[in-house]
Amino acid sequence: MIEKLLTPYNPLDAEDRIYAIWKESGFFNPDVCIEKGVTEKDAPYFSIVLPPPNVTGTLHLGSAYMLALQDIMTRFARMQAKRTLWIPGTDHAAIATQSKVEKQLQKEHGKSRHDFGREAFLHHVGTFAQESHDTIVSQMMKMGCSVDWSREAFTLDQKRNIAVKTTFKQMYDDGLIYRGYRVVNWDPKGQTTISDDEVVYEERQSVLYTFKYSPEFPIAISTTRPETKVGDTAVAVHPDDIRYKEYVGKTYDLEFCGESLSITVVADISVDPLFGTGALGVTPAHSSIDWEIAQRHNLPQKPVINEFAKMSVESPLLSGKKVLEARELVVAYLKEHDLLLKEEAVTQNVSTAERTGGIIEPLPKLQWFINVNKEFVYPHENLPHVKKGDIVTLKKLMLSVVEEKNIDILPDRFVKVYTHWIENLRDWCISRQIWYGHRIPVWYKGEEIYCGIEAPEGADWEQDSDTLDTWFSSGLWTFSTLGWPAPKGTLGETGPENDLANYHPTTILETGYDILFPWVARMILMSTYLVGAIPFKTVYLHGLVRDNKGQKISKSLGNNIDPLDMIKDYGADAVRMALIIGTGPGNDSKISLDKFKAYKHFANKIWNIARFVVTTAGPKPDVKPEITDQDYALLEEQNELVREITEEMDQYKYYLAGEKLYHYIWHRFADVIIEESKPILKDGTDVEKNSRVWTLYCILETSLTALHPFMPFITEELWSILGKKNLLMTEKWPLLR
RNA sequence: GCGCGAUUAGCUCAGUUGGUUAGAGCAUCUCAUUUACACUGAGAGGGCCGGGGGUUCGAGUCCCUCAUCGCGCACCA
Repeated sequence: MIEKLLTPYNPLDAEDRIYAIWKESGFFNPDVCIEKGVTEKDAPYFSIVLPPPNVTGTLHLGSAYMLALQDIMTRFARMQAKRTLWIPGTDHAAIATQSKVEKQLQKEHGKSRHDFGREAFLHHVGTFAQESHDTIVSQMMKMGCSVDWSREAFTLDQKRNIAVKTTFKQMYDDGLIYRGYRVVNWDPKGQTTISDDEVVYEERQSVLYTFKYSPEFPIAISTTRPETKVGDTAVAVHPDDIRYKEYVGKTYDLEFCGESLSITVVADISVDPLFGTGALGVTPAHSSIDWEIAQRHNLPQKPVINEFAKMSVESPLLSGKKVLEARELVVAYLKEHDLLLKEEAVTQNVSTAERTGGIIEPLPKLQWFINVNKEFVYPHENLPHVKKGDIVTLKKLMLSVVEEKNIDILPDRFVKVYTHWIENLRDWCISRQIWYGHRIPVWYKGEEIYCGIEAPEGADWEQDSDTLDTWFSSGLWTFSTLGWPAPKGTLGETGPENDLANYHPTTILETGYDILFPWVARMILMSTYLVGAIPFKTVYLHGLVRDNKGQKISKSLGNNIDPLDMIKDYGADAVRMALIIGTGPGNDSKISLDKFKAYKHFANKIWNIARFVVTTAGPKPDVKPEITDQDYALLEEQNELVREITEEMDQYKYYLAGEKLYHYIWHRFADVIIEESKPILKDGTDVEKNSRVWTLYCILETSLTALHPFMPFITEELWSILGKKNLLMTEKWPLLR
């Protein structure tokens, strides 16, 4: 064993071997810990779900950072003798995965998903997802993640499918899910609707045209999208605008670009009289604002753009033309007929689809929605600030648990961001016209509709062909992974079937601030509604990992760093430290090779400290010798350090705790304590020598223990070299010994 | 338009509730060293804590204001 110390530390050799030992031990599973007497059955629990990585490929540095943070939390809890559960899993990521596979198939076979058909296409996606999954799992192992693999979940597996269908049915029965015809965000490229928070705004240069529909029409309007104006059914003005008062209520029949339009002038307070001409051409079918105006004034809708972003009008001028082409044609028409009054350059936010980059086309469609404003009677008893029988809405539930501080968000400035977002929340469009995902559990037969977990009895029922937004299933993650909807619910009994009783609410959710809305908010919605509990007590939001220039890491920028390459060059422990240190919650961080290098040196330092203690100081005495005052002081000093870092870790300040340990081990233990030990070991009295040898071992062991959550591999390796029989991963945290 | 964050040494960042002389790592420079470890040690230089104003016995820290950068939301006729 000791011979190993004489050669430099080789992370490549040690890490895989050690991970296999951990996994083999079963201690990632809290049931095994209880069974083998490592953890008390009634110990407090610590539970955390892994934000399931998308099965769209491989993990990046940001994921590695997330894994490192969560593993630190988990290992720290396990060493504090808590019943510790970290649940791993992956996310099917509906649109993201499907569009990736579609691209691949198009490239390799020149075929679209429709050429393959639903079943064959899904088979291809399944294969791709499985490969990505396997890669991700192996990356997690390389990082040292102490997750309970026996409880691994997938957002699209059988159990999660039951959870999804159960949820859908319950919300449907409660009237919280409804089917409605309205303007939605349509992605022509992905051929599906998307929700409001899957829309990304891009600033672009555009032209604002001011014109009249026809010479006889009295009011000029402004728009950046002249091609949609063939779908206008009204012009809206502010009720107090004296310029237009005389026209309000009148209807004009006119010809515009070869289309017959019937335009009614209406007064609506949503119109800003100072913008443009103060008159707004209302296009109910292609703008959600206009749709609402049309609802208020009972105006007809006239769709003029189809799902392929082409004009669907009769007019020979525009029929079948792409919207951009049609725009130019309409502008030419306006010029030709002397109707164009003004052209101004403006910067404008263009809506694009997050996953495909397609320009969003607002279209009226029949879709499924979750009603966030509908009042219902709250059926659960366990929320502290919402009582059974209270009238609530999903929005109110989402707001109250955060406002009442049942859930803490770190850093707390995100509380404001969260509240603001919820307050502006509109109904959540959950249906997608893609194939990869949970199919909507609704069947149709003529006018009849059936919603259920299983298909209805009898012939001629046809299932809705749409699938659900990926966040619908992710929203259930904290409890769908713990046995819901069929938990036994026996508190204190071990085994996965009792997980919901034993491990929910989860202790902490650790994720990126960029998915506060799509994910964290949805989990709060689903958990408070379905389980009657908060999904987690604390939300720790981490920032983005950027390159050393502060740029976002992405494949297109070519600055992508593969965590596996870093692990190969520097070791997983060094990668973890480099990602963790200097990175507080909510702040983006910059990473450079120098940082990885620095912590590789640190690993080497620890290795050599152990070599010095074992070889130069000699073996640890079997019996504790008399300890000198000087050495007591050293031990007490280290104790104080451990107390400090424990407190910091309790406050989630891992970046501080890690740095302090680093500093202590290198610049105190190695540079000072070991240096001053040399003359003592050489020329000291027997009492001094024995005391110092014992003390060096104590300091080393405590250092390894405290450092274990941060650098699990090298500390475990040294622990075994020191001849310890147990695994360091289940050793008690220094303060508990 | 509304809101949030950042601004501290050449670089990356700490700096808890206001409290001695503002810290760390990396980088730079000097010196040491057949050393547990060159993946080393000792030391040095380097800061108007973004600008201005205020509160206070005392401000990097609290308040106001401006500037630059970044982000979120809304608008997007």
